[in-house]
Parts: sequence; C-alpha cells; structure tokens
Amino acid sequence: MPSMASNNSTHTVKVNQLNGPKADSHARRQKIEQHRKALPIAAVEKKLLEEVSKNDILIIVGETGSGKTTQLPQYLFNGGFCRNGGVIGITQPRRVAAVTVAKRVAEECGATLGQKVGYSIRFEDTTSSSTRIKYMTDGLLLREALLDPYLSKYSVIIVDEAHERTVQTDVLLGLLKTVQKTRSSSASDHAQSENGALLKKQEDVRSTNILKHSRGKKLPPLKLIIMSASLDARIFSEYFGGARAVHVQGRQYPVDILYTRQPETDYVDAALITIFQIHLEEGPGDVLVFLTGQEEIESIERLVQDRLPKLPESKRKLSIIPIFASLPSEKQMKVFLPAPDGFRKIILATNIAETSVTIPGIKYVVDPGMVKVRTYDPSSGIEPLIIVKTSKAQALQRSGRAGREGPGKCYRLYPENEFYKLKDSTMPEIKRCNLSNVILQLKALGVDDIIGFDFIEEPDRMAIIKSMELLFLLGALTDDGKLSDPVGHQMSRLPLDPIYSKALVVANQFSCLEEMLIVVSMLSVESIFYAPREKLEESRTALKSFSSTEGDHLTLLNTYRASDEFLEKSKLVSSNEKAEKNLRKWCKENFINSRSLKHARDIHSQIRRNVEQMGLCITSCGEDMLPLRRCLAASFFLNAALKQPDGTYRALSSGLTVQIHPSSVLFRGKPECIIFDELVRTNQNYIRNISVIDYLWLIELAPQCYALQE
DNA sequence: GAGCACTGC
Repeated sequence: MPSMASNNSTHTVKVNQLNGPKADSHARRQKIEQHRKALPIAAVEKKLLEEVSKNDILIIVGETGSGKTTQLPQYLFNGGFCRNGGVIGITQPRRVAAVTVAKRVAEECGATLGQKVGYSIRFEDTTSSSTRIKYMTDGLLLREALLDPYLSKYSVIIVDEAHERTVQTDVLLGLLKTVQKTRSSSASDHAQSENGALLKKQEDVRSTNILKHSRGKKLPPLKLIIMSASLDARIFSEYFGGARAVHVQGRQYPVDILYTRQPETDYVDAALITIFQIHLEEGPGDVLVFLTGQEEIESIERLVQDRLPKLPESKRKLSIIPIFASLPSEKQMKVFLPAPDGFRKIILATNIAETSVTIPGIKYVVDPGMVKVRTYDPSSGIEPLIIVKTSKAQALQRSGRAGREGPGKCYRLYPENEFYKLKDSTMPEIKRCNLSNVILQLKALGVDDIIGFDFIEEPDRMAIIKSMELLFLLGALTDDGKLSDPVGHQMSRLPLDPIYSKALVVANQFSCLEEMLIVVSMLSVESIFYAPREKLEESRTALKSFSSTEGDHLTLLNTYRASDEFLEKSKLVSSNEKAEKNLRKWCKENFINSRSLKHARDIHSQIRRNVEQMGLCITSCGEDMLPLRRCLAASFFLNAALKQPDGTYRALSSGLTVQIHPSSVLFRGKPECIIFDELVRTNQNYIRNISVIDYLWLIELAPQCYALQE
C-alpha cells in the first residue's frame, strides 16, 4: 500500500507569518488539509485511483468514518477523471446527505457551492455548467435518465450507500449496468435517438455492434463505482460480473455489546428498566433508545416521568427527548441541544436515528431489536405496517451510534444466541413495495420486458403482474404492454403516484386541471391536518371553515386556496420572509401542519411546470365542482366503494369490507357511492380521503372495469 | 370515533 506522507508540510511556515482574517482562512484551510490527510481513505488514495483506472466497475466497501463519500470524488477530480468536461456524479438515498456532503466538499475544495462542487435534489438545484462534482439523490438521477438515457454528461457515477437497497438504488443499479455496457461497447448514434429508446435498442446493440460502431461519435465510457458499508460486497460484485471489490478501513470507537440472559417478554418494559439501570449505574453520557413508533415513545416518556419522583433527589436529572419523523421540526431540533448542566439526555427515537439523523453525544444505545416496517400484499394492494425483528446489519448500525465520539456501550435486549438467528440484512425494499411507479419509469426508459429486466434482486412476480394490471387499467400501457401515447408517456414524466398522474393527464378533458393540480399536491404529502387529543374540539371547528359536504378532496382544495389567499394578502403588506412566517402562524391557528403545506406548495409549483412543459392547457372549472369529482371518478375508479345495508362499505375492486376513517368529512354523511385515496389496515380496514361520486360515472368513465348490472 | 416506521421524484 502506498504511503501517503504529507507532501506540502513546507507551507506551515507561511501560515504563522500571516495576520488578520486571511490568516484565519489560511489556518482553516490548513486544518481542513490536516483533517483530510488523517482520514483512513487518504492512505489508499493512489491505490484507489489505480483501481478506478484499471476497472470500469469498482465496488468499494467503506466502513463508517472512512471518508469515502467526501474524499473519493476529490481524488478522482484531481486524478483527471473530469477531463473533457465530464462530471462526477455521486448519488445518495437521502436529500440531507446530498446537501451536507456537497457543502462540506465545496469547503474542502475552497470553492463556492454551485461552482466546482454542487448538489441537485428535488426542488433545489445548485449546480451550474462549471460543476464537476455533483451530489444528488438517486431518485433525481433516475429522473435525469428519462431526459438523457445515456447519462452522457457523467464520466464517473458513484452510487453511495448501496447497501441500504432502496427501490431507487436498485433500479438505478440496473439502469447503470446497461448504460455502461452501451457506452463502452457501442457508438453513440443512439444518443441522438428519441428519449426512452435506450434499453429497447440494447438488443440491436449486441447484434449490430460493429455496424453501429462505424457511425457517429463515440460516447466516452462510463466509470461506475458502487459504495457500500456492509461487509459483504459479494452481491454487488456478482451482479456486476465479478467486479473487483476493495475494502477501506473505517474509524469508529469500540462499542461494548451487552445481551440479556433470557429473552424478554415485554421489550418496552425491558427498555424502561435498562434506561434506569444505565442512569443509576453508568458514568456520564447520553442514551439513545430505539423504539418502533410514536405510541411506544410517548408511553415510555410517561412511564419514565412517573417513576422519576421515586428516585433519590440527586438522581432525578434526566431529560427525556422524543424524536420521530412526524414531530414538528422545532421539537426535533431539541435532540441537538445539550442537556441542562448535570442532566443526562435520554433520547427516545424511531428508526429516524438509525441513518437520517445523527445525534451527537451518544454513549449508550438501548436496542430492543424491533422495528416497524411497511409491507405490501399484492393480492389486496394493502400496505400494512408491522413490527418485526431487526436484521443483523440493522443491529450493527444501531450499536455504531454509540461509538461516534468515544467508546460506548450497546444494550441489546435479547440473548446473544438470538442475534445469530437474525437475518443478515433487511429485505430490499423492492421486494416489499408496490411497483407501479417503478414499472412506469422502466417502461419510459424503454424496458418493455419487466420480468426479464436484470434486477439485482427480482421483485415478486405477482407484484409485477398486479402493478402492470393497474397501469393497463389506467390506460398507461397498451394491450401489448407498451407505454401508451400520449397518456402513458405523459404519466411517466410526472413525479407522482400513477393514479395522481392519471388524474392530471385527464383533468384537461374535464376542464379542471387548475384544481386537480392542487388536489394531487395535497394528497401527495403527509397529513395536512392534525388533531391533538387535548384540543380535539378546537381543531374540529378550525377544519369546519374549509370542509366540503362533497368530500375530503374538495376540503383539501379549499384549505390550499385559503392558505394561498392568506399568503398573497400577507405579501402585499410584508416581506416574503415575514409573509411565510405569518403563514406558519396561520397554520398553527387552523391546526394545519405547516411543514406538510409547504411541501404541498413545492410539489404544486413543480408539477404545474411539468404539465405546462407537456403543453397541457391549465383550465379551471370555476365554482362548479362537478367536473372535478367526475375527473376523480375517472382516475380513482379502482378505489371505488358502495354503501352496504349495515352502513359499512364494499371496496369494489378488492371486495373488502371497509369503513370511512373518522377523520374524513364524510364520516357521518355515509353517501351511497364514493371513491377514496387510500386503504389503511389497523383494527379495521379504513379508507381515507374520500369524495362522493355517482355510480353511473364509473360505468361511463371506466367501462374497462364497470358495467351496468342487470 | 382513530392513531401512521422511514425515504424519494
């Protein structure tokens, strides 16, 4: 291994001679350089460059703290991999990671963000024509592929965190495998061919390779680097034809793993006992407890508070901090604040603390070994959340949270032999989710044979068939399984659930695109309304001013319009910033989740641009909401339900007995025929976001599914 | 009369 001894130590002399802010920045640059050189990956810079030069595909297994995400792109840039204007693209599964890493790397390069180094995520693109190191989400790169099927601007693509195996990462790997083959083996005359022809042409490429080779300009080959933190690189290596894998050391403090002697019957109770045990017997340091959901977190919080007065006074200095995704962000921020003097922080977290949020100061981790996951039942289309045991990889990830700043301890609330019985890794998302969106995107990329597509791991056959069927019934696919024109093509361009895309594509014919843009934006975000138990009455009164007797979709429309009107008025008299702040206050008064509303506004402006680019005319139905409800029927027809004599409903496509969720404005109304947005299974089958329709509309607008019954 | 892990375009 080449030694990477410091080669510019002579600069140190100069630094001491400088004064003022310049000296500060110089000192800072030096500090950055020192930090970079001390990273484990720095020792293998030269070796890595050689490996990338020699191999078109390289798997890098980098442990936590190796520095791979920030350093490798810089090594490649300095190693000449951006010659001829090529861009190094690095994908991340999460937005925050793309943003924070890009900022850090820009600083390390001494560049302004958006110049040499930038990031691009949905709603936010900081890159420019001079950007050479581009961090982005993997979903965004997939979208880019729809416009540029050969990803021609990239000379290197690094897929980071591939071990997480998100749907987007898996699809991206399949796409990149083909893109790379095409770019290294064939002429680029397809580059000028129409979008979406990429994989369809793949067959021709193989058979008429030489012929194609002689025409057109050749695209430069694509270097592909897959980075994973899991110790097992085999699956990636095998997928890429026995690709070379290299290992980069990490830098983590040791974490003591402790197990229970016996299996615990009640992990919540066991967690509670462990919290107190750590607090009373262990030295200073904060505690991170992994729980499965909000309910568990709130119940443990109450239990700890209840027991606290029973402790000796000197031992009562515990600060309990809950964190989960739906918590308002200002409350989430509390995990980053230091506890009051002498207090120990006990952080009660969901999976959010496993990868998304890194909390400083954690010395102890309590891991009951359970996690809540979404599953998918292809036959009913329901995606229930269930509590299951974690995988070994997950348990390791959790315990690692205790060793970031110093040696730590992890308490696994199960016996050691149970650990060995756990699955090695979590089942990839693609094997347990609805595939309709994935299939629509692959079709748009020209993959006609979905079952024959080279997935790193094959999805369930039944799930593929069910999703194809849905797309066919929506009119996105033709009889022979090809993307339909224009409906399928238009739908694939929209970053939405296929049913929502369908609603937009047909809204034009109902002259209600303006309204439908708002409705699908509001449906696309987490719940807009919140009703805290202690203020149930107040929140209900607030909702009343927006509610419509015709259903929740119109209620969402009214809400959006009311908020928009408020914001516009506010902007007339205040600065934009002040107006946004006023809007947040307005949200609070009206029991609306302002984060969700902001998200809906962002989606709205994006999809409005999308439909304009498609050349659709944005029409409005004005005061008459009938066309809007008919349009909902024309797109949500698979989610239709009829009232039964006992007051429950029968979902027409699945035959399931369902109930209107109590949060719906139609909960008491009980109309004869309705369409709904989603079916959730808890104690019962509940349907949410519902609108009143006429059964005859279904026969008229969805004859492929409904006929007049004799 | 009910509660929902986490991401992403």
